[in-house]
Amino acid sequence: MKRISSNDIARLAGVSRSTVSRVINGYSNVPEETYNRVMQIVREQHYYPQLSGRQLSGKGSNTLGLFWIGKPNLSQALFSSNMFMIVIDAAAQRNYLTLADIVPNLSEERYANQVRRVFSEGRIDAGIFIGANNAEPLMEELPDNGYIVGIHDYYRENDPQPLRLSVNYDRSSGEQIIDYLYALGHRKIAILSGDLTHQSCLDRHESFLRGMTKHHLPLRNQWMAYGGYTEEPAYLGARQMLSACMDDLPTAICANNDSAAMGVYQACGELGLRIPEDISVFGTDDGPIAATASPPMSTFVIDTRKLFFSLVNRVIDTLEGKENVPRTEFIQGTLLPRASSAPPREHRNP
Amino acid sequence: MKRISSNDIARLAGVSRSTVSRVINGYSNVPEETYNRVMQIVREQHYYPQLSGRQLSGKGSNTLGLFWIGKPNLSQALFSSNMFMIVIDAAAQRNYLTLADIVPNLSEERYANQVRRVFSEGRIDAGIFIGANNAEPLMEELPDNGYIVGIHDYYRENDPQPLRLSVNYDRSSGEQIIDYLYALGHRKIAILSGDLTHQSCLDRHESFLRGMTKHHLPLRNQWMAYGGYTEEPAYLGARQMLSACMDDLPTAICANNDSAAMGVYQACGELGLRIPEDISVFGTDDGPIAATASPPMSTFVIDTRKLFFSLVNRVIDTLEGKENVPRTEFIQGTLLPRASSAPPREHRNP
DNA sequence: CACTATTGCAAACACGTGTTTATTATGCTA
DNA sequence: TAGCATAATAAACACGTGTTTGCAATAGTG
Repeated sequence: MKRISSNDIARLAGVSRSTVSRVINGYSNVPEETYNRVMQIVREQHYYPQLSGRQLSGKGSNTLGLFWIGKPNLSQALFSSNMFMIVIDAAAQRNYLTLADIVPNLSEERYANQVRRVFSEGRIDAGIFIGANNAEPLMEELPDNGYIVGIHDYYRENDPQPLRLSVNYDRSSGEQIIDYLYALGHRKIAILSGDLTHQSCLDRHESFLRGMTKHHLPLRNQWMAYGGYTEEPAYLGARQMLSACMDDLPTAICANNDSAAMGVYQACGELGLRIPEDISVFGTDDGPIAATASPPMSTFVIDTRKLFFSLVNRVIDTLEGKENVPRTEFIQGTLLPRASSAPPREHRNP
Repeated sequence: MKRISSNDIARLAGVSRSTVSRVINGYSNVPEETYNRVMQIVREQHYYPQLSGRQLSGKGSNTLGLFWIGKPNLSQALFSSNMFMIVIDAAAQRNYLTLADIVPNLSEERYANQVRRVFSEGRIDAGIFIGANNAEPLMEELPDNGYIVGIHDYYRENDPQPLRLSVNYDRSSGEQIIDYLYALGHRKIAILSGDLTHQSCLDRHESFLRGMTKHHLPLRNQWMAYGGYTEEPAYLGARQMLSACMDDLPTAICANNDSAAMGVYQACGELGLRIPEDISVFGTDDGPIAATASPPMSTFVIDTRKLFFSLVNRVIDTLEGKENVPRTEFIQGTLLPRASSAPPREHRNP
């Protein structure tokens, strides 16, 4: 399937190829009559300059790489759906296309090479990374080699590398949730932490702890557990934790995110604990499952759209040579109590 | 940021550029010693041939376009999440990358051009379309111009165009659902249809009608309504239909898909109809919301992964010149009753 | 030894584009 | 009218690759 080239247009218009190029790229020294004749043929033929040629002569690809680090499993996929759409949308609004790639991890050499290859082949001008671990050597190497990377959830204090940008989550989510639960009367609060090698999980965990400390609430080991960030491990973690302290149950449980909170729902269901009558449950993110959960889930809203638009726009700004682009941003969230949280039993009106 | 070229490799290895090319492309007439020397440098330098060069000299881009036709709104996005992941995954398993693009519609010229451009620029070797209407001129034009397209849900009887492939849904879903409901004792069944310009919506609707006819069940207008394929219009359609026949309610209601069924849930909730005690509800698809809905939703499982793997693989087969590639496939599904369906009141044991 | 077949590799070409340089045609001025 | 500035456009080059052609050196054969 032979594609149309600027030579064909030149022939049809009876001019030289360079004139076609000047018309397309809006040079001034081409008279209106010639411009119109060429332009009409360009439109008629649906001619668009071949990317390979453009790129070879020094232009970029106008493409952003979108790297999803992790298995393409369903629960995460569900959560990530919007992320994909939003990144594609954000890029499109700046006239960039998005090349999406799923990479199981970055520590195995072959997968790291998979990423290097996409950059080296010149397929993309910059890369957006979702789900990268916090200490990934590739996130050093790529910008050191001159590639611009935008990383979701990967904060680094005083980063000297100007080609590494990131976007991060509100670091006060935990405190705000604890404040709210404290105000409801909760004093015995359990915390299900995520995978602490991810920045946001660590931030959220520390924020919960700050909230607890602020209100002089006890940080008991039996009310702390690991829950990962998907439903399954959270379910296991919550069930184990709760069944180990049935004689002294917490009155509320805070999960690292909504999916994990769904795991808590399941564990509570199995142990006969009603939400919120027996125990309050809080998620974080306000992802697609929070509102339709039963009961509707109390959570902390993060505007994913705002988050990725910030990242994509700053990456493209950097790419296009804009100066003083902020390299890190924290996206503020808001507390959103729903029916899964209520005052603890002893505080409730009879 | 200067990228490495085969010239650099040639210089480092002390051979000519053409030798580097022969090494990389596995030509036979290069002695082992030279091969090893060159290969080592290629690996050390993380050299990958520039795509633009390769493409310019006649190779493909090894890239599939993934066109999402429709607004990037959330409810659809949720449903589409897996589709994106699955297509990317399927392509990756054949060593293809995926260029994703969101296109609001194909009837507006500027959006059609957006698609034409991606093809013309040589960014992709073939395109996968999700959400294209059933009579889209662009789906004629592209294959007529030599581009391979793989269309989700776009059946055409005896299609003469060899470059147009498609994958479609089980066309007996409605019959199977009606069979099941009939066996439970239901005789008054309502049907919420989707947007009939989409093949699957039409197929499902017709399949429901065949099922009804087969069992000599009445097809009453008051038990038919339009529900779109997202939650909102389905909610509106269901509420209007149900409140218009409160004196003679159907005992079951079948929706075009799970999201629409969620709209039915909502309408029933508002009208005080309990599911399944007062009315049984059926979705179709077994998407991510079906299992966690409350009550868990009866539905008809479509293996989305199988569906898109079939499409992607056949598109790539065609691309790579394989002969006699099946151009249309129907992916069989299975009935999955859950708690949202039960025998109608009069048939229930006391 | 003289000639040929084979091996190993370098040089040359094509691909499509953007840009720079050179060339022709046109209009103006002295 | 001769000379020159300018406008319009053509020719030339560079970019990185795969492949084809050609050339030298080596090995094999009579």
